[in-house]
Amino acid sequence: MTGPTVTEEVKLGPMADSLGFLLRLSQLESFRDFYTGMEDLGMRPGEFSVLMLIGENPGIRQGVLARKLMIKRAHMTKMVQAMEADGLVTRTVPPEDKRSIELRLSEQGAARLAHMRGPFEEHESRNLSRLSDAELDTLKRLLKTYLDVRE
Amino acid sequence: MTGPTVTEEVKLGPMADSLGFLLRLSQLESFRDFYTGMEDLGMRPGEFSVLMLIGENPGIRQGVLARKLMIKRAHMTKMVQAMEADGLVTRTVPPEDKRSIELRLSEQGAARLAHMRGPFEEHESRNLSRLSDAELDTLKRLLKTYLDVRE
DNA sequence: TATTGTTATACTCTATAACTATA
DNA sequence: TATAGTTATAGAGTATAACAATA
Repeated sequence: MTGPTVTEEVKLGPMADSLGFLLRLSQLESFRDFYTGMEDLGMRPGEFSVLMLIGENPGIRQGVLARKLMIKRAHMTKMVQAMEADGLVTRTVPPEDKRSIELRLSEQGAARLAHMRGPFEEHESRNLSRLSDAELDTLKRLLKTYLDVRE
Repeated sequence: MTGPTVTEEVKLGPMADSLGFLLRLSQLESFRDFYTGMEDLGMRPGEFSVLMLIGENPGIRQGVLARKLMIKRAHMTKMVQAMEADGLVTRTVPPEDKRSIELRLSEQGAARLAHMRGPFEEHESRNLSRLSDAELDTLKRLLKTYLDVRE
């Protein structure tokens, strides 16, 4: 009975220095953390971020949200329609530009989000990584610079 | 003619400090860079990394590769079968463990990879970001620590 | 003419489970 | 019993293009 091979050494070669490669694996790892910490919330990271951003930006238009989250407009339509069907968000056409749609949290959506906020903050502050808290701060700062996100 | 709204300010709120959120957006951004720099290679980041790792680890087993790249085994089967059909990789069953499959680059696969290596290195060294080269190095180092990847 | 959101289509990827053959 | 890979299925996400309403 030898169990699974212990030496699962995989040489990464040039990939070990590829930013995209490292970001991809890190993102998958962090999403795994997300599910571990917030498993019973019944919401995936993408949906959660959409709901959070609507909460932070009442009246935000669909297209703006889609661009910010790098989600295709067509896909955003489906997501948001599903959220409306679930009673989490409202969609209103503003008179200034009847092509667009403004998004807001419904009372129910706000309540749902409030309920998730605690576990989320906990999840975020629980540093399960091999990084020190200082390193984690540096990492976030560098990512924000990379993304041109200002505080 | 007012063009698109200039003030597309979106408040990120707590999401701006979420590692997972920052990693997700950064990863999407970096993949966009990948496509910009290597558009005519006819290969996506995931496929490219699979081919690279097979090149770096001749005889690597499918499952090991799948675990390392955090790709589901079922999906890896399809990817690798497609690559075999394209004549890029060979799949052989080793006598020591007839359940497993060893992956190697075919001559054609090696040639294809050699052909992509130049553009890839160029793409990687071309720093289009707002990060200095030193910051980029730090970012990669921190991501490697996060992933427990050693040089 | 250009933009916003919508619909439709095709494809990729994920998640899961059942299956086979081997160990 | 457990593991490696396969197959099948359902659902999520992506990419693209065409469309209506509006600007």
